[in-house]
Amino acid sequence: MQTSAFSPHDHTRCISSAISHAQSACANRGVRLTQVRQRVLELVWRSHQPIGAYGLLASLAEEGFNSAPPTVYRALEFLSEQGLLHKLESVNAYVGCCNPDTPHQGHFLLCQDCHQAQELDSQYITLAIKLSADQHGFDIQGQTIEIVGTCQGCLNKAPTVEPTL
Amino acid sequence: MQTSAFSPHDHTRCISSAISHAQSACANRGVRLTQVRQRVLELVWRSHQPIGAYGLLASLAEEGFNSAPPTVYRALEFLSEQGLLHKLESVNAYVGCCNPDTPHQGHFLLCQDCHQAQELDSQYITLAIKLSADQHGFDIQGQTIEIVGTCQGCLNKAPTVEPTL
DNA sequence: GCATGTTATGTTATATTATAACAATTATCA
DNA sequence: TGATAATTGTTATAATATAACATAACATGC
Repeated sequence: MQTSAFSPHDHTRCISSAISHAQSACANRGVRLTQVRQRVLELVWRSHQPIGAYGLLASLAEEGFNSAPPTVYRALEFLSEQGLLHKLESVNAYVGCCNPDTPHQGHFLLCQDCHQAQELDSQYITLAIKLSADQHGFDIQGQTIEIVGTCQGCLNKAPTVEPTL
Repeated sequence: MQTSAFSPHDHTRCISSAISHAQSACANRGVRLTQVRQRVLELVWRSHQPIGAYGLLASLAEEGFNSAPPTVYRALEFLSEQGLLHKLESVNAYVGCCNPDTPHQGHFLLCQDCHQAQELDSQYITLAIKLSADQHGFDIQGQTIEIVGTCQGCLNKAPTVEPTL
């Protein structure tokens, strides 16, 4: 994914590539991308804006799927195990993974204004964390890296001076 | 704080220094460290293990404090605003801040085994994040950095080979 | 095919975490 | 001391997540 979540782009390509990737990855691994699971993945990919479990549940309900919480949490758990999405802990919401080929835990920029999430792929962050952990003799098993703030687009949109009332 | 949360240390000193610091900081700022607020801070500091809001609530109840959820959430909000504690988003729990003099958002190592949290102070992590954000023209306003894994002590404790059954 | 084990889904209930809204009280200070 | 603001009390409820057990679908060896 070369395009940024924060910039305008042909998002239908994000969706279709995510889904076709998921299909082949699951096939290769001998795990089943069932209807609900695929639909949840599609719903998560509707935008780069993290969506909560109960938001997904509502969409599933509209579409006639079974819609008790366990349905969506199970799908989310499966998709997360398969590295197809990430949970953003600071907002209790989920986004599609932009780089599902290599197992990793996402590093994110989260815009407070447009609510889009941009996954990072910074070796510097990874390295800096590894270094700190090593200094403490700490064995890393997972990580939650979420940077909240304002994206470039929203900074440009925002008035530089407060409008007079 | 030179000692590590993961190593044995005289924890009574952590507590008393945290409290006396909080008292003078609040006095200087003209904000009130009321009974509940101070007690919540003490409870959070009982250990380096993050504690949840309802855990705190239970302790407060035992001590005869009023104990409806808003009580503890308000205290947590106040203490957080004053930079006296951090919330660990990945576990919905709270720990005392080890360096409340300079406003910051904590970076943490979280041991899955002993459940202690160690706050980091790594310029490398801070810098790497700043760098990534700058590359995206992103203005940072907050961050959640939580590394989960196994601390040195627990790695040493753990058997290197699975015990035979 | 079909018995069997395994995986996935359905269903009900409930646990856990957090906030809204408004009333009562306490501190502050002119 | 009386007006104001800050804090706390109280009740209700929202939002997020899981437990536990029943049923259904799939896969595989025979």
